Amino acid sequence: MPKRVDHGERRGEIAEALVRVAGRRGLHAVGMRDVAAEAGVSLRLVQYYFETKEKLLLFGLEYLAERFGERVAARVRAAGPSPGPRATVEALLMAALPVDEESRTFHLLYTSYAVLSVHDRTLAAQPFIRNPDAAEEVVSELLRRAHESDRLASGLDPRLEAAGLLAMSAGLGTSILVGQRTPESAAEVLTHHLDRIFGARDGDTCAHDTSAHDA
Amino acid sequence: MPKRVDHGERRGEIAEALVRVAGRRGLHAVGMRDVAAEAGVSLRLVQYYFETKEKLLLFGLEYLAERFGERVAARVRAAGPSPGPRATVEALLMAALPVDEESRTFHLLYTSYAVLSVHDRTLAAQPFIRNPDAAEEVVSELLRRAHESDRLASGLDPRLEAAGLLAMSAGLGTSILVGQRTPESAAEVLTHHLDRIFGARDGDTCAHDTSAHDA
DNA sequence: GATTTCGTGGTACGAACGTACCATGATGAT
DNA sequence: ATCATCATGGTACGTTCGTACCACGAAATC
Repeated sequence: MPKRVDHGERRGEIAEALVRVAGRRGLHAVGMRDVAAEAGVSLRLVQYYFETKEKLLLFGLEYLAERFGERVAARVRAAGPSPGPRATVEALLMAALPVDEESRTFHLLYTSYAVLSVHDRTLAAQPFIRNPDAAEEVVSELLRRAHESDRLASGLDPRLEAAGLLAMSAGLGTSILVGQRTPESAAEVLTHHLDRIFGARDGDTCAHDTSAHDA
Repeated sequence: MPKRVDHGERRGEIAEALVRVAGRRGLHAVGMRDVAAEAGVSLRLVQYYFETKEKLLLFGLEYLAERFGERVAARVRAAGPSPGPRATVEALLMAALPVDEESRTFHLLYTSYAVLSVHDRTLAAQPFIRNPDAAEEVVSELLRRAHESDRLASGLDPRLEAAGLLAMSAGLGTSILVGQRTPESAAEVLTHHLDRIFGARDGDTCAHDTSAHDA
């Protein structure tokens, strides 16, 4: 046999090219030729490693979700050794906010895929719809743990609060994306809401400044 | 002069056709010919009333926002005569959730436009980006009024709470849209959050049942 | 050394899309 | 009655896109 190329690696490079060009020009404006040019390969090669555009897009979504999952996990780990529930949740949600180019791209493409999935059965069946469910499970569990150690505000349903928290975070992310809100004001809204969910009394590794508190 | 047709009315009909077909097949899959067929006119007529596709899409967005604004306003009015702040806010947010076909379409298309606006300067300059700002102003003002009449939970910043509330509502809407959450569970999350913002003690014209309260 | 198979390139084809062009009733002003 | 003008239809053009087809070099197996 000839050259023996690692298909997985090559597919990853092409998928990354897809994500880059889609983040730059929008997913709707991305064609096979654009991806090929961005990856520095010929159109034929993109066809070779992904038979069809649909499969390329599907793999791109996988790739995107995986990369972003790693990012969030890294940010949570960076929150310090054995952080409290509050710090963990805060790191999780803050890492998901579109503040830099990478997270902006993720938010944009994820939303694009979500919109497409409404009328595309193949996309709708993709696990990216289970990803938020997993996140909700994690946050819910963290809140439950905080509740048991009595670090939660009184009478809160961890499951409902987790759902609300994630929805708010996603909504704030979209607001940032379209330029309606600055990352700072979004973070402020989120922090205040966390203050109310948790007692807002414990330090808990978290450090948000009380200065500069206006609109 | 000949026939004299009301351009505004005709443009409205075509825009409605655009919204219908876009809601059915997705905004990305809509072409001039589809809109023409849906409106029951020739392709040439769509060109005649909207010179270009871009202008058609722009007008479609206007049309969409206007229609939905009216819908929300109607729902708020239907909340009863001189409703309290809680009932008003609740009616507002609940009316925005994608529970029926009309609101589903609105959410879907609004999100589609938002995604497009990230890389389209003309769309980004459109007033639909100011619409959420207006909503935030309204909710913020309602919360402020509730705060002054002491019907708000202690120590809440109306502006921040309004922002968080709308972001959560939007996020929940997206969750419903992609099928991750049922309208009922989303409403439950929203209601609980409202319970915590308001004292959860006043009847305030609102009636949410305390039965059937599980997942 | 011959051959089979993998990786790669170039290119062509058919479809769809937005837009432009040309034509033609119908109607109100002159 | 004539004519300019509005509304409308049909259609053709150029482009772009996804996909299919054909060709060739290189390397590992026999």
